[in-house]
Amino acid sequence: MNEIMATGISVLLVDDHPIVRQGYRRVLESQGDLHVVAEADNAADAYSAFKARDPDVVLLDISMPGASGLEAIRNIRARSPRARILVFTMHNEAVLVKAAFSAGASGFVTKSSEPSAVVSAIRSVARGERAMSDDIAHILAEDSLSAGSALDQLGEREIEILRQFAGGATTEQIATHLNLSVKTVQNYHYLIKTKTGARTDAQLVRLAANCGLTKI
Amino acid sequence: MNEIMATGISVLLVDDHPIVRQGYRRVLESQGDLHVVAEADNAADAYSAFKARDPDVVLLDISMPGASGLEAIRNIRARSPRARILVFTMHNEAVLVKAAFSAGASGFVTKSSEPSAVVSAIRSVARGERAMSDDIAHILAEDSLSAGSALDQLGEREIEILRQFAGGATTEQIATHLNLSVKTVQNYHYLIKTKTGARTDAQLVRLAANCGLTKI
DNA sequence: TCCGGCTTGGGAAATTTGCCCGAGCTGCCA
DNA sequence: TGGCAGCTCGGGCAAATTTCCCAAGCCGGA
Repeated sequence: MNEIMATGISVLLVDDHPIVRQGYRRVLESQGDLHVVAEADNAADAYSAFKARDPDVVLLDISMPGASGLEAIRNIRARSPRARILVFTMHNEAVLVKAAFSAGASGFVTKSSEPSAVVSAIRSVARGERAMSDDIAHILAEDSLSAGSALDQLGEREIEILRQFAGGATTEQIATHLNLSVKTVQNYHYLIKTKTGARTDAQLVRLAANCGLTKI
Repeated sequence: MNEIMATGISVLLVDDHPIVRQGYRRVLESQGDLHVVAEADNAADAYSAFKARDPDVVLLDISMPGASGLEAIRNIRARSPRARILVFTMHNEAVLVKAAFSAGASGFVTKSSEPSAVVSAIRSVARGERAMSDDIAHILAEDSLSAGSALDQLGEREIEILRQFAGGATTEQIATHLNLSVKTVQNYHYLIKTKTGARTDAQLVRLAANCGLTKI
């Protein structure tokens, strides 16, 4: 790879929406120095593609169905600690950003960013630098000042379950997606309610929406 | 517009993520007959752009921040009943699909669809046909076997109870506010779910929010 | 090494849901 | 004038879920 594209940056594109991938591909390749060498629409394929192609940068949407995108980050980093992973998603909750960085991401940009910002973030992480879009920096800055949001008390699994629940998924659907027993999902549901102080499922949905975890 | 592009289809692109818009633009324009004549990232701009450019098709992501995308559909259709609106989002709940169609959408495709399916859906709605992706058709078909209709099937009391519930009130609180027994409120709750086709409380909250019944 | 927190689930009582029912009202239409 | 239809209100009861409490494995930090 390095011999072939000594002057370019090879990119692995991971997103579960085909047209979104196709859009990225065209945007990135129009830059000249960016080359999309593989695509994946789930965490498992992303890992396989990473092993096969060893790209300079992984552009990863962590809000994929099934296994957590954070899991994918950890898997890739476990195999290759030098991997540069740029998380690219529409979620902009501080807890998610921090979780991504602590899982080993090199950068975090939101889909609200200008394409030019995404492209320059790719170049930054390819150079080994840390990168984040302006809105993310702003959110992290605010977060570090104020006492955290209600979501800060939640663990990674709890956040994922809350996201799927607030998105309208049933308990069984969540259990299937995450390979958990229904009972465990119910327990998480209860735990999330007590931790956040929500007395009602509706309050939980509103909380998730207010924290940017789900769009309505 | 029609004189200039007699053989093509003019498209207004509405999505709140710049890079997603840019990706769509490139995918669509590579088709030859599709021309993106304007973009917007919110409902208000979408309406202005529609008035200014009178596109053949509006490709609209209804999950935008701020004003509901359904509102945007209604606004555009109110001004120009001949407008062709193709909803393009990652949500695939039956209630949302039905709400979009009853708001005046001509088609509904999910972001999980292949780009070619989206492109052919655009051509279909431009010809005045109705279009939906396979997964949406599947969901609607399943839904139509058992379910009732949308929100306007609800009586006054049901609407009021849904509003309070989606606002975060507990069953007891609603019962107290409305001077009803808890059992009656529970029965309404159940009735509302069956009438709207919502399988989950969370879906009910999203439905209420999407219909402007509650603000989040 | 031990402690604390996360993750995963079992158990059991309390509560809610799902779906059936009837009854009182209103309005409408023949 | 009768009758039908639809909304409102609630009881009943089995099935499901929620609410807690508990335990065990795992992992990272002190």
